[in-house]
Amino acid sequence: MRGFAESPIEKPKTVAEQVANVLREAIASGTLKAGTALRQDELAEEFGFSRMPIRDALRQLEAEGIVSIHPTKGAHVTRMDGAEIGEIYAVRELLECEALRLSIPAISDGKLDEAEQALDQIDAERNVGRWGALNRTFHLLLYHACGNQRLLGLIEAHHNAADRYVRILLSSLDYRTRSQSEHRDLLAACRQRDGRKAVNVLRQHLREGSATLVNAIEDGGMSRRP
Amino acid sequence: MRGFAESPIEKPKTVAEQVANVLREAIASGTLKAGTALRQDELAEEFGFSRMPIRDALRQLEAEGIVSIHPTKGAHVTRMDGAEIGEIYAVRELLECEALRLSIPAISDGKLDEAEQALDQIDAERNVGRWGALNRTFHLLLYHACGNQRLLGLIEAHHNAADRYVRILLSSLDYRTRSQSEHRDLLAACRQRDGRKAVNVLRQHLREGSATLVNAIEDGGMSRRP
DNA sequence: ATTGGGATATAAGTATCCTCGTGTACGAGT
DNA sequence: ACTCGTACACGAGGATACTTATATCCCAAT
Repeated sequence: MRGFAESPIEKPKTVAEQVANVLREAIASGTLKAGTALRQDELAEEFGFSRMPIRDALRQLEAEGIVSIHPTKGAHVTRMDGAEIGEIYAVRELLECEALRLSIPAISDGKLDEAEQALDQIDAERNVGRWGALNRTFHLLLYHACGNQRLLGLIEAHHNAADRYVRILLSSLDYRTRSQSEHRDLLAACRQRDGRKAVNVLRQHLREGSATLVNAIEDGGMSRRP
Repeated sequence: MRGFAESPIEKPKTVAEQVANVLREAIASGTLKAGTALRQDELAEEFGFSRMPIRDALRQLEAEGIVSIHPTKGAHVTRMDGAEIGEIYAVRELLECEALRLSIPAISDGKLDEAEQALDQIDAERNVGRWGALNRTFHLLLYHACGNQRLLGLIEAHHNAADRYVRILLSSLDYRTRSQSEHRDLLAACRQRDGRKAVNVLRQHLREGSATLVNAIEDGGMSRRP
């Protein structure tokens, strides 16, 4: 879009950022389960860095709501119950519906094509771990033209926060089929530039996701104490 | 509610938190102006602590959007232009209207009385610095019963982010008069439990605030480079 | 059984040192 | 006079080693 020298030159990556990325993915993928203690010296040794950048990473993840830090008790992977998931989805509904509403009049056909490709990739993808990312990509592409960076940032943050739970949803073939069908409907409404319909489909999509997830967590025992 | 010894026993306060609070207030009050470099060793010496808790504090403020951290360039007080203020207000409108809508059916008369007291205090208060806090208190009291902690958290964060700019607004007698009149209308609608009206008043209130502020910043030169 | 220490583990905080990217200022070459 | 390159200073990121404070758990004395 903007560059001639393309992307590779960006701002330097700090160790803290890299550590945060690894931890974020580990938490999202379920490698680090809810409630796990994240001890700084342990992580420091494991990653081969000092405590300083590890603390920075943990702070960052705390801001994202993925990790909870209590003074003297340290950092733990945030444990979420059904109520919290419900809250996140309520906020997502609010934010994403608004972003979609704003985006639709401005969205380019190119972006819609990209979104469609993301859907096709989801259908084709066999690696469970990739579905979460593709799902997010699809949604964010639709909101991209909303013109409010802060709104987009919040949406992304809430995707991150719920990611590891969403992946539980996506691992069910049944849910994935239903979800994909809703995605196609949503995309169709976007292509027609029918904002009202698109928003309604999205709202329904998120509410179903929320209900399914809250159920799974409540009686699946995801939130049991160890 | 829960205690016998009241509040003082809560979780221990870390140095980082205290530093963050002081810095947040200094930025909100305008003591630290937009663009100011926040050098860690300087702050460390000034506060009489080491760099570690100062870094933690800066990270936290970064998460709140008050401070921007660039690797190798360090931390600076976030500089906002009219567009960013507009974005914040757009998000506030979205979040706060929803919170109010959810809150109204559940809000207690006691909270409404408290909110009214906050308004009276604003009228009585002579200290400019207190208006911001009272203004926030009033708004948050109305949303308190919305039942979504995360939503409340986001609202508070956005108050923080825009605080130092809102204070510019509030320092104008003209705006304050108008704002208070809108606040009274809003409260009245809440007392009648008229959700639609209350939300409309709030929306209008925020839009006026946004427009006034964006104007003030665009031609007031608040966002000039140093 | 209850209380009241220790002992241990871990987070928080301190102090110092090193490396490296960035900006600036000065001097050489044209 | 203008550009370019180098030298140098500064500050952030990071490493390392040490101290302090706060839990928690276990055991011993009452």
